[in-house]
Amino acid sequence: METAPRIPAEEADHDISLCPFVVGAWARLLQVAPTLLATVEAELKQAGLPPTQWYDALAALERAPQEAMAPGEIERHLLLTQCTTSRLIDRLVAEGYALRVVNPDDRRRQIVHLSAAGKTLIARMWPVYAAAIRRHVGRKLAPDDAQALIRILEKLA
Amino acid sequence: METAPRIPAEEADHDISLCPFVVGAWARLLQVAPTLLATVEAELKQAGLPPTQWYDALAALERAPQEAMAPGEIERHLLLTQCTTSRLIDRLVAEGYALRVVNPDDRRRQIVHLSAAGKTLIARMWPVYAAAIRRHVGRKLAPDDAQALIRILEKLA
DNA sequence: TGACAATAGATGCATCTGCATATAATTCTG
DNA sequence: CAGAATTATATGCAGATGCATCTATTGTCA
Repeated sequence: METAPRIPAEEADHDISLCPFVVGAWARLLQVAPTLLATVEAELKQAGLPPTQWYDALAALERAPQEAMAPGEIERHLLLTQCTTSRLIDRLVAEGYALRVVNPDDRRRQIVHLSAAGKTLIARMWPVYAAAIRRHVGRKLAPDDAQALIRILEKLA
Repeated sequence: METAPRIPAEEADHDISLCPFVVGAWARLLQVAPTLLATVEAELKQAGLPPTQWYDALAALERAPQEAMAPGEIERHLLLTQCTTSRLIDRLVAEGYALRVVNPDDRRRQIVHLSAAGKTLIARMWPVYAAAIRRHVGRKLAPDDAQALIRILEKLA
């Protein structure tokens, strides 16, 4: 989480073009993002709510047509691996927040539907989640900063 | 990893002050940082090298006085939890990259020393690590962007 | 001094992840 | 149409993490 040591001697040999700002940006990015996430996750847990990943998945379902998506779509949408997605869906289904339905036309395929309980959960999570984002991001950034951050991060994506 | 849905109806009720840029910045941050990290980790693994965390820990040791630190210092330095740090040190010691020495004056305390093999590993990892950072960060950002990113991330820290 | 608090670190357990592979269903091909 | 290739999803296993707790050692204070 700290990376970017005071540039060691060998750096000059191998990476003349790696300027300190780049290393610094890398180090900060990898320090700040997980720290913020952990803070927000802790606030959700504190409120007796599941992790942000559950929210992300359920919210993606909510705004999909029919409030349903194929596992593969969820995977691409949340940028998860296939096996992580499969098991995330397992947990959502086990808790009753989503339903798996096998596509009768192609029985390899499934459609994951948001359940009523899932909609309720989203509604319960969002206020807590949003408050945490506001507290830990919104309050610390000027509006221009937030825009600039988005612009720069999009270059990195 | 996607977060920040198209703002659901209930948002207005609970979080009037949470502007879309803030939510967008949060979402991008949590999308981009892990993706970049995974990419860089993959390049290290590809080169037969251990994860960035090992580099971070060993590099921290390298520039500490005597090339040694207490576990608690490493923990604070890398922003890890106590148990994560303990087991990270286990692995480094098991591979011979570091040594645990019990402090004779207070046998609860240890000092973790960088070994010669550890120094070698740092030197082997840095070129690969730096090249990956340059490729995935340096090349994508204008110099001003990198500075701006640092400045904004520091506000969030 | 002797019991209790505090500190540094380790560890058992449950959970989560990735990797590789397995399973099941469908499509392609000769 | 049989057999191979492809696609969608699941799963066994190993490794890493957090949480809570445990052990060992030292400090405190009556």
